[in-house]
Amino acid sequence: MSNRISESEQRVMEVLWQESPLTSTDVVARLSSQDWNEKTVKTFLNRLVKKHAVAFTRDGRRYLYSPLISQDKVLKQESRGFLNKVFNGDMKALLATFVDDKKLSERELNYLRNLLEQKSDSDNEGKQ
Amino acid sequence: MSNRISESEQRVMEVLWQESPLTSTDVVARLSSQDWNEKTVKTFLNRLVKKHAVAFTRDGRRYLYSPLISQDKVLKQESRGFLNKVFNGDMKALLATFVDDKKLSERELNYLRNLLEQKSDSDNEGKQ
DNA sequence: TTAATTCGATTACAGATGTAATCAATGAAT
DNA sequence: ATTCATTGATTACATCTGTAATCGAATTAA
Repeated sequence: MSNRISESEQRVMEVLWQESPLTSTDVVARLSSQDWNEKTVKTFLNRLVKKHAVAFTRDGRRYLYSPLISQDKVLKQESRGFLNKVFNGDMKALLATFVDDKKLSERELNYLRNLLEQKSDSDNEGKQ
Repeated sequence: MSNRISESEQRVMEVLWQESPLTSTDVVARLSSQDWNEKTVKTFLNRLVKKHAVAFTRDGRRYLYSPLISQDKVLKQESRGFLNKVFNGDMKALLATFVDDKKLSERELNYLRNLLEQKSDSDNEGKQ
């Protein structure tokens, strides 16, 4: 079993990132829009525990689940995977494709510019 | 068999997007850096044909392979899918994650800055 | 002209993933 | 107490993917 979080597993993680700890029943309820059988969700929870992505504590005969890894970490992992798979690791190509997208609004462009400025600042601070 | 192009299959497509038609031997040669057995590459070519992503014509007893789908189409499809799947369609969150990633070099940041400038320019030109 | 080589086609097989069903223990209801 | 329901654990199984090996036909080399 790889420790990579699959797409479905990530849907489950998102629930726990929003609120935790939760029982499996809670998680199932919060995923009702996904139209998954309760057994299916429990399988995902189990696999996430085996992958050390989720921890649990006993509460009587039920478990209370909590995330063990941060959403940020998973997003970065997924992003890196995507970059390698689709753009063969070519970050410039990826950025070009996304930034060129007509749906990027002026507000989003400004947001990005600010991000870049902050990024430069923090880079320079860390420099000697 | 789904018609989705897997990561390895995309590596093969990239070769054909660069130059086609090619024999399987050519493709294998151009993928030597991938350290794949020749049989493995041929399996990928076969699967791509079954997925209607690659066409072939007979040339004596061998085949000449050509791409049937464009790189642009695949990149856009994959990008849109990824944006929705991982970032729930939130482009800002996606770009923030990539920009925040330590692996973004200063060169890539500059590239992105230039992209943003050009984007602003072309936006203004298109405005009336 | 027989043997070796080379293609594509078919088959193999393990791990990941989606999607549950079944089992076993335990707690709740009667 | 015995039965029923619930919960986590285990098992199931098909598809996708990575990674080839083998088979059969055709071709080239000896």
